[in-house]
Amino acid sequence: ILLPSSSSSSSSSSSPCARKVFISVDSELWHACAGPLVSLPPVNSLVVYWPQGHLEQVANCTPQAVDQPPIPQYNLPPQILCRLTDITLMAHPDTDKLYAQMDLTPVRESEKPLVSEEPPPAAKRKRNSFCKTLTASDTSTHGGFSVPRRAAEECLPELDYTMNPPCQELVAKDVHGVEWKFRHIYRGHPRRHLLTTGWSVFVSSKRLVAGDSVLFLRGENEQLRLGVRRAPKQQQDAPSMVVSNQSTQIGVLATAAHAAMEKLRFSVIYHPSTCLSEFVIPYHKYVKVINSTASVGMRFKMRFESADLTERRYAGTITGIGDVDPVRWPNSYWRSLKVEWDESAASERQERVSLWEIEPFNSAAILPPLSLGQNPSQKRRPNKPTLVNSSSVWDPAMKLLWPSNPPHLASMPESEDLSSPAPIWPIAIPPVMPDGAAS
Amino acid sequence: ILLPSSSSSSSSSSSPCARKVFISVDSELWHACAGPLVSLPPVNSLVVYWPQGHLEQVANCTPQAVDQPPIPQYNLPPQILCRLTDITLMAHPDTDKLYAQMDLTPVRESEKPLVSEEPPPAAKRKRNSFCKTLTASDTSTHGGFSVPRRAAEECLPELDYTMNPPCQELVAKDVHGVEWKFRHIYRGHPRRHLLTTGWSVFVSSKRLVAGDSVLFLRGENEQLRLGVRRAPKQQQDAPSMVVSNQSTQIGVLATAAHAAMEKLRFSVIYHPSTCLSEFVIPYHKYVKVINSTASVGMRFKMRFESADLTERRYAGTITGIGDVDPVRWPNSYWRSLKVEWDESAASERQERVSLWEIEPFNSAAILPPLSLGQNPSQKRRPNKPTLVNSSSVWDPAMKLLWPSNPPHLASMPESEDLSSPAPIWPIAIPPVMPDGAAS
DNA sequence: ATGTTGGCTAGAAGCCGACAA
DNA sequence: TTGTCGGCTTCTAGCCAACAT
Repeated sequence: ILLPSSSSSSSSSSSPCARKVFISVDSELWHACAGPLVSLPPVNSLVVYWPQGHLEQVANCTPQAVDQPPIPQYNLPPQILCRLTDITLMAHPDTDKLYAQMDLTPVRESEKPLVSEEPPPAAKRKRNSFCKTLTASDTSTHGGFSVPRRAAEECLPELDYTMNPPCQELVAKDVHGVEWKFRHIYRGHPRRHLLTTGWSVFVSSKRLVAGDSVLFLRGENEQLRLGVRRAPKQQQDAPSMVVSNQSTQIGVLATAAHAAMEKLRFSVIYHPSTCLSEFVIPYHKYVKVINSTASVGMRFKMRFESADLTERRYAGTITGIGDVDPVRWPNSYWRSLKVEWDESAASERQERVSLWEIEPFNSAAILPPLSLGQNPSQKRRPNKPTLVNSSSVWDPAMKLLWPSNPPHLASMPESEDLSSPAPIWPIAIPPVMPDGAAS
Repeated sequence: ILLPSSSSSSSSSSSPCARKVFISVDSELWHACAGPLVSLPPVNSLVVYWPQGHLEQVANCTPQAVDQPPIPQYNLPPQILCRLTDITLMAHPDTDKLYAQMDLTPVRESEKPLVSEEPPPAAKRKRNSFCKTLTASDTSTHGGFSVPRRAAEECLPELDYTMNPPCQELVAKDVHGVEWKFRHIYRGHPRRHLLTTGWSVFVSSKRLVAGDSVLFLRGENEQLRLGVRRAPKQQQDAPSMVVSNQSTQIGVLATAAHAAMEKLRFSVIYHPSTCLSEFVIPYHKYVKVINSTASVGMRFKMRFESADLTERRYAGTITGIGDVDPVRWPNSYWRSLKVEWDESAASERQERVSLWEIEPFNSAAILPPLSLGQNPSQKRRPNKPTLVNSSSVWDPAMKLLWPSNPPHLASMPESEDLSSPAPIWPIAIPPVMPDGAAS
């Protein structure tokens, strides 16, 4: 029987996984593990950075400490227009948790944005990966891993079925480049694909439990890679607490403020596994959505990741429009929509979303700048700013987004046709906004 | 044979070790694990906070990333006088790595410091703990843990030696309050104390390897506790990288600057395991040392932790005095002494130390304000500032330490007798200071 | 006094098909 | 098609004393 060593990997291969040094992770594997919803803007494109969203993520990655000293205050606009200078994909050395360092360079006013950098539609590749949620049997010490039939046939190297039983040794590299070896065998009645020897050390090394997922990815060069996705439940980070939470938060704001003022490059860390909203979004997405409209009562859909790790859409209704934090972040588009989800089991889903996260209910396109208003009380006057309540309330917002020239604020560049057809569409304030009754 | 269950612990006991919540750790155990050199100032005492040192520790806890964007700049003085409002002792939930959150409140100028708050000399307790570095046998799967004889007799509950063999079940709580059970037996020829059943799960749970240490601590109430000290070598943190390093560093500075300006409480995290210098030191220590003198050529001793986890002193000679970073932190006492160590195997030891870390060579007291100058070329004129080179260079330092009243700088309060006997002793600049040739 | 090793044993890890969902 | 289980085998974890340092 073929099967040279069939031992496990551990510290065998010559992978340059040095201590305390972060190596850039294979992009295809990173994105496969991150899931279909996570899409990073291309390098060198224009993006909008949302400090509020960054703070949300930091708070989520951090222990809710007993430590809430005074609130810092920085004169930051809600959003900063940047060029995405560079992206480094990374993974935590212990947990394989993914993240990305995004280098952002605030855009000078003189730098006019390219006309609506449209995203190149990525060609769909044929299926060359599979992701399976581990069962109790997969993770028990009693046996190995049951490979779904289609997955084995499409993603694993072909077996020599003349053997009895057919078996081979698989070698797959994880996100750090570490090699793992498995015995792949096709046996049993009825026949099935199994990974036996080597599987349990992988499970225990990665500390996988039932509910977690593994992902196999076959490259063009027949190189096999594999990744890990933890069950969303056990998202315990075991935060390392290098500095206090207060310092971390101040650091986020101060870094952005400093960078925006001096127009200097800065870096942010994005954790896709937090399942929170992305706080660096493509500029064209922002522009498109700013020029469109939304109103209370409007129906929409939004993409989510379902339990089987595929994409699905949930429907909801806009129930309010306004600032999340009117004091610290007035006139911000960040999570400006208050929504209600159709499904009653709508826990887990945010009750506030941002304009660019949603899609119109009739899935024509992603929020085209056509009239979408369906609420009769919010009749839209085309080509003119729709100021629902007092217009003076939203004047500062205008200034913030297209500032006259405040020295210490990041400036959004002027749109080419500020006075022509596509109007700046401000956020409509609903007549009644039950802010306190948020439950 | 007595031995009720002899099973391991894991998630058994009802310890309130909730997720993502940091519980304050038993102080005695924390300090025992931290080692004899780590001494935190008492709560409510005056302390001096050194942002430079804080940055050093942060850099040490953080991957040396490929990420060094532009340097931030804050107008911070090298030191900030604070009151130590509170201390919370903590431990990392996964690694048991110790740290302390220290809440600092910058002192207003109006708040005169109490006259030389002397530290109450802590009474030495009798030995009620032992710490053993694990051998290969201790950590192998082949057997248990060999308890040193004296340690067992002094720190473990007494065995009933009439039994054959004498044995009992030990229960010890770790730093998180989790209970671990061990079978303690006295057997073999010659007789010895061993921990058998339960030991290996502890080793694997804590991921201990040969070279790490365990520490047993017996309380007054016969309650047994145990802690873990990793070998200094494997100090890999697996940093969680919540935000970029740049943001972390900026956060440290911005937090301190903000707090100093507004006289608001802020928190810092201190990691004793970094083995770097403490960046929060008692004010009385600072005052004492500022009023003393030091000069190039002077001999001194300094406390270190030796391999067997006890305290020992190394001797060295001052070879230079001056700023570590003359550009960003001019006129700072932080690591202002450049030193050379006697032992040739002096790697690992810092080549720069601060005044308050060293002791005079003749161990009379801790740097009394007596004349200690031994270098004939640096003859000291008592009771007057010794300005070796151009005195104008050090004028700004004076202003920084005792500022006239800059609004955004933390101010050091005026010493009661600025013009009387005890002079402000400035750092002497050596004639030649080879800064580039640091190796 | 205590680290390491060989011997021995109990129990877990782990491979297999059967069977069911 | 694939999750779980009982049966069986192999191997390691783990207790012991002997021996060495």
